[in-house]
Amino acid sequence: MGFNNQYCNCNNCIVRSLVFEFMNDEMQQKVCNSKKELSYNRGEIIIKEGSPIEDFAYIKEGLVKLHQSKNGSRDSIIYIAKPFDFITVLTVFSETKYKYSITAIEKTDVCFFKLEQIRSMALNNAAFGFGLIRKMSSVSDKIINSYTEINQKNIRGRIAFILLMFANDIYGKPKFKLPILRKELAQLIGMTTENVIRILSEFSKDGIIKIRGKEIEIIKPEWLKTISEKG
Amino acid sequence: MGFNNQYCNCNNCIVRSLVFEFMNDEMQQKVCNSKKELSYNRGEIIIKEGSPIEDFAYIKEGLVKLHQSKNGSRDSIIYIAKPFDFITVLTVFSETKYKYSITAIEKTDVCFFKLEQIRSMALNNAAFGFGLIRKMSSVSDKIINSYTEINQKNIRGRIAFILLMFANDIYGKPKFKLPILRKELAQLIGMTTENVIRILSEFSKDGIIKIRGKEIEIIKPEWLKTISEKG
DNA sequence: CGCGGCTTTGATGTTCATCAAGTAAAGTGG
DNA sequence: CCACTTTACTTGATGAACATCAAAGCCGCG
Repeated sequence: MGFNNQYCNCNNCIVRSLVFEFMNDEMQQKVCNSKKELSYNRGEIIIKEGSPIEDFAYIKEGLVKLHQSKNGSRDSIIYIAKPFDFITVLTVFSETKYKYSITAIEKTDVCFFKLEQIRSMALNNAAFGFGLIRKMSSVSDKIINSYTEINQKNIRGRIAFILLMFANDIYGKPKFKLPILRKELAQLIGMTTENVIRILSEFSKDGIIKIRGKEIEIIKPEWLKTISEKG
Repeated sequence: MGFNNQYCNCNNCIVRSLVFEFMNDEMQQKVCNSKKELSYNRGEIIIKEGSPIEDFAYIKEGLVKLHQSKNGSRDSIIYIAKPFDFITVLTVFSETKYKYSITAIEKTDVCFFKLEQIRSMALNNAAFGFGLIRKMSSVSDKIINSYTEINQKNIRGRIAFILLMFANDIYGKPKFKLPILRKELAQLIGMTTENVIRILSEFSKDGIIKIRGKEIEIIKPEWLKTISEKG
């Protein structure tokens, strides 16, 4: 977990337009000075379920998973979050403890702001607050949608859906390196590892996808789309 | 669907403190004059999936279901919303068309505000906007939590969970009249009607609950709790 | 090389959906 | 109010989908 807080560089931050869209210079300066920027490797926990909410976290770069462990037993993944997602947006204003863990699944840079500061800014600057509202709306929408979509499908449909999600929404190309284990895929779609593998091999045998380890290439996206919708 | 917009009576509204907490008198007057209050009976559709989002709806009294019909085929229920839930809070600022339908499951009074007005108020009054943020946070939190909870359980666990939800969260007492059909219960927990009935009879035979038609009484809440958690 | 985590395949079992059929309850029109 | 229809509820029998268990191959890493 690298530390990287040399000097206030929010002016050059690529996510500036999103986070700071509605901030005046003075606010920006203040926030920038108190922010903390950390870098995580795959598997490192960014936020732990049950810990108190004190920060407002924002993914600058990388990929994380929102997950929950049910009575210490099996883990289930709720969502894969990309840059520009406010990952703590959900619980942050309604609860005092995190209900989900957030763990990096690739090298990820996260920017932490003091929650109190964001809070007071929202209270003092309506435009900024409204920006937050829109973001929150959009993030919870995405989570609820992906969750409900996945849930109404059978295992084939679920896997087709997830493969398309990685190709279209996350990587924007048909060939990509799957950033998660088969086991995590299983946790994401609520099935067992074995069955995830079985269906992947099946898709591969049918020429719908090509697999080499974590490399996945979608050969027939239309087929996957059909399977995802019919499933 | 009754109409009930005689004069501006928001001052006496029981939900006033929640919706109008951060509004000044002038704003309140303006909003109050343009609001629409409607009454729905069981089964009446309040908001239809796919229709444009123009209003901001608030449940004053009653009970509604958020549901989605997947390619015209089977319907699935996402959430049961109580008074004080901002039912349109989720999609309202991120999308232009509703992704869910909202239907009354008991006699329900809903207050509609013009979305544009709420929007401009949020932009002009930071305290009001912040109130919205908190509400939104809390509603999406509840939905995501109930959804993830249900999903990690087997059928017995799901039914135990839902029965406890009705008893504790919705009615606040162990004996209540189930406001939904067996079929809707099934749609809510993602199972078939037949199996919902089977498990309910089973619980009844085991003396955990008593059933007479829609009347349900929870006899052994601790058992249900255990089943819900272990399931 | 050899160890441990990840992946893969096969055999078996359980859970739940589907199909079928019948009973109860709730509307509906005369 | 009663015959009639429709919708909701219930139970049983069967089958399909998926989980579990077991075992072996793979692959990166000390």
